[in-house]
Amino acid sequence: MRNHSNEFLMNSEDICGITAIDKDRVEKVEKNLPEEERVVEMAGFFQAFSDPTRLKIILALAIEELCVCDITAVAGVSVSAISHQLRYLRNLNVVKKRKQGKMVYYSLKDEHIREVIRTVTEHIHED
Amino acid sequence: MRNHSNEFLMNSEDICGITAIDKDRVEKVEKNLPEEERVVEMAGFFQAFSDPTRLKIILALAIEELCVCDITAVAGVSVSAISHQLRYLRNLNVVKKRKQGKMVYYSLKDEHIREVIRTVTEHIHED
DNA sequence: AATTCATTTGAATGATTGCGCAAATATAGT
DNA sequence: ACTATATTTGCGCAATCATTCAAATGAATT
Repeated sequence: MRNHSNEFLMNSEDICGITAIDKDRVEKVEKNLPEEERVVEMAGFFQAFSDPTRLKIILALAIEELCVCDITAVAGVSVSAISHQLRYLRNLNVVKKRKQGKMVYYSLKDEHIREVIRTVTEHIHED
Repeated sequence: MRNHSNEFLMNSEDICGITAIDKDRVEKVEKNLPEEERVVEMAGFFQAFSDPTRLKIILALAIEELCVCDITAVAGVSVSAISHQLRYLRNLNVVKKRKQGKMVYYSLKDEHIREVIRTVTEHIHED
C-alpha cells in the first residue's frame, strides 16, 4: 500500500510489499485494468452462468418464456432449487418475472445475455 | 426418466415425475437445449471468470503476457494463491504458460477469451 | 554443491454455495 | 371458508472453493 517510488531501475521493483519483475509492464497493465469494484461486478455477472442449473435456466429462457413449473421440468431439479436460483438470477438482473394468476413467468432481462451465450457457445464448439 | 408419452392433452403433463404446465413448450425447449454434458462444460468455462482474482488475472493477460510474479503484483494477492488459480485456468484451457529460465510467463490461450470479455464488458456498461 | 530466487504443490481451514425440507404466501376454484 | 395448486422463503447441511502456510521443485549464480 506504500512506496510506489519512481526509481531509475527498470526491473525488480517492490510494489506494495511484493516483488515485481518488470515494473513498466506491471504499471501499464494496472493502468488499463478496470477498477476493483468493476472487476467484482463483472465476476458476479459471470457467476450467474457458472452453475449448470442456472445456466440451463438461462439457456431455456433464451429460447422461450417459461413458468417456474416448466423451468423445473426442463432443468430436471426440484421446484425449490429452481426458485432459489431464480431469485439469484433476479437479483443479478439476468431474468425478469411476470405474474399471471397462480403462475409466474420468467424471461431474460435483455438481449446482451443472449449475446454472451452466443459468444461462449462458439468458443466452446471449436476446440 | 420415463414416460414421455405423447398424449392428447396440451397442458399439465407429468414429465419425469414433476408436473409440467405447458407440455408443448417444455418439449420445444428441451429439444433446442444443448445436452447435459455440454451445459456442464459451458458452466465450467464461465466459472473461470466468476471469481475476482481469476478474472483480474484474465483481464491482465488480455493486455499483456506476464510472469507469475508480475501477475501477483497486479492482482494484489499472494504468489501461492495466484499459482493455484493459474493451474485452475490452465486446466480449463484459458491460459497457457511459457517457461524462460527461472520464470514462467502466462498468456491467454486464444482470441475467444478476449471476445467474451469484450461482450460482457459492454453488457455491464449499459445499465 | 550450496545459495538464492521463481514457482508449484499438498494439506488445512474458513467461507461460500446449492439444494432439500418444511412452512409460508398467493391465487383460483368449490 | 375450505381446498388445491404454484411459487417463495428461511433454515440447515454437505459439498465446494479460495486462500494460507509450509514444504518441495526447478533453474540460475556463486
